Amino acid sequence: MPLLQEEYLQNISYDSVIFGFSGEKLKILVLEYHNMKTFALPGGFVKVNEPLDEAVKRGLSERTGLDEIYLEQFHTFGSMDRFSPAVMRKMLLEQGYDYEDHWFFGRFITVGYYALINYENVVPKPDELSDSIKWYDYDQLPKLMMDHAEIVEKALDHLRSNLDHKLLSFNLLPERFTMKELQQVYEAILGETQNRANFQRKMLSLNILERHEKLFLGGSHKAPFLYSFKK
Amino acid sequence: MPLLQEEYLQNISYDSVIFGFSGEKLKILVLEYHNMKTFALPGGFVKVNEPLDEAVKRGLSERTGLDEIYLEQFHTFGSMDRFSPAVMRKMLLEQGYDYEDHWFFGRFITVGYYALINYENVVPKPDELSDSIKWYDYDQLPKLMMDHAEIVEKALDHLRSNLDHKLLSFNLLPERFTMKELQQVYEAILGETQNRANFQRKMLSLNILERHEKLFLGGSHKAPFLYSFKK
DNA sequence: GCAAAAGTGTTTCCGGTACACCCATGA
DNA sequence: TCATGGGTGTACCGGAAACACTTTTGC
Repeated sequence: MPLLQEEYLQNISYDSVIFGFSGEKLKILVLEYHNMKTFALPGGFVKVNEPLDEAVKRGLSERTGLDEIYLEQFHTFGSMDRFSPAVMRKMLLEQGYDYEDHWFFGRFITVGYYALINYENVVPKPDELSDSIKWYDYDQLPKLMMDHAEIVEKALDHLRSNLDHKLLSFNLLPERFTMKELQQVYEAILGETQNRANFQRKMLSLNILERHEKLFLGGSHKAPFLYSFKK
Repeated sequence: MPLLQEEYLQNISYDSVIFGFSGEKLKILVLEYHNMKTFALPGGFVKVNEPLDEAVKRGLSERTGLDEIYLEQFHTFGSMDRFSPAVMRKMLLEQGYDYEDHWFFGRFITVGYYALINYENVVPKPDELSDSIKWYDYDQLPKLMMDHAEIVEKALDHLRSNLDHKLLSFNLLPERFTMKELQQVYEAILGETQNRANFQRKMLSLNILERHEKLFLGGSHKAPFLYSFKK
């Protein structure tokens, strides 16, 4: 039997908004419960002897295989509308577990976390209750269950603020990258184009980049410098 | 018997950092469990049919008598060190309740909220487990239990950022106030003096203040304008 | 008239933005 | 030599900061 009551804290869960990027668009990892046509953010529960942050890391690692990922907590959601015992019961039923009553049917206050990763490095794995997990373009998300759409919005708001400091922690780019690649990350996240000349100057003025040798790719134009983040 | 298990969500609590101000220093409301020499932030639990935000409002109202207070959630704390069943048991014992086992002894993940009020309008009331509740200067806080000192620090960080927008919501000042009073609020919260001339211009440029008639107090100097926040 | 507090003006500096120009490269 | 993309220079604007000056008031 999965999800033994003694193993987990009651009434509390986490949901994670995993942003993915790989040179173009911003994407988000979404679980699907096929037979129920229900879409949800990857989430989970906290074990009784486990710090909250650890639980979220564990969940992210199980979905993506990635360790050492920078996760940021952004808000805790505790309204009454995040409560649908019938749906939860059906989820367990689909997996062959028929309970009259289960802690899983109760009300959950959920803590929202987000992360930002390079989705090309990842083969996502569904959890024990869902049938698939897929990347969706941020602007083409399916209808998400309960308040998960609100959770995504709030995550993106937080991601967008103070982006400069965060990109150091998210190791989204390869060790060395061009200024153009960095700009593409910004543009995907902020959802708007940046002025090339000013972007370059702004990044350099932040004093977080180290300049390395030039990168020759055989294009008929000047070769760009490579940069890395300072330690 | 207090704190019936069926009434409350398990493993989840809130703690509130109530900042008080009245013309001079920034203060914080702290509970004391006298016989235990233990100091803590006012907190509480969430009823099974109650939104998280409502629970915090209810708690604040019970401690201060104030309704309609603007509360802001800032972080959720879930590390393992916030867990001390022996202390909790002793707390109940002091009140005459002797339990071998009680949900109150369990581990709690706590959601942090803060508010900012005029402490002169308030006669704080202790909760059912504590013996007193008092205002302490922010820079002379007693040693707080568990991670409550960290909670206070993080609350102040959040309060300090984007202060301009928040002062509209916190109704800390009287309906009409002078620019000097407004500046004193800023200085107490930010912990640093502001240039008078520039402060005045900055506030006026925000376009959130309405100017009213002058205030004559009989001082041998120019009378200041009164201001109110625009609706 | 004088001190004290309030209000306004002036100057400087810096970060952001817009735009122009020059440089390196391979076809 | 030309198109392309990369790097840097310049000019402008607005907000922040430092400081000076003027105004109003009661003694």
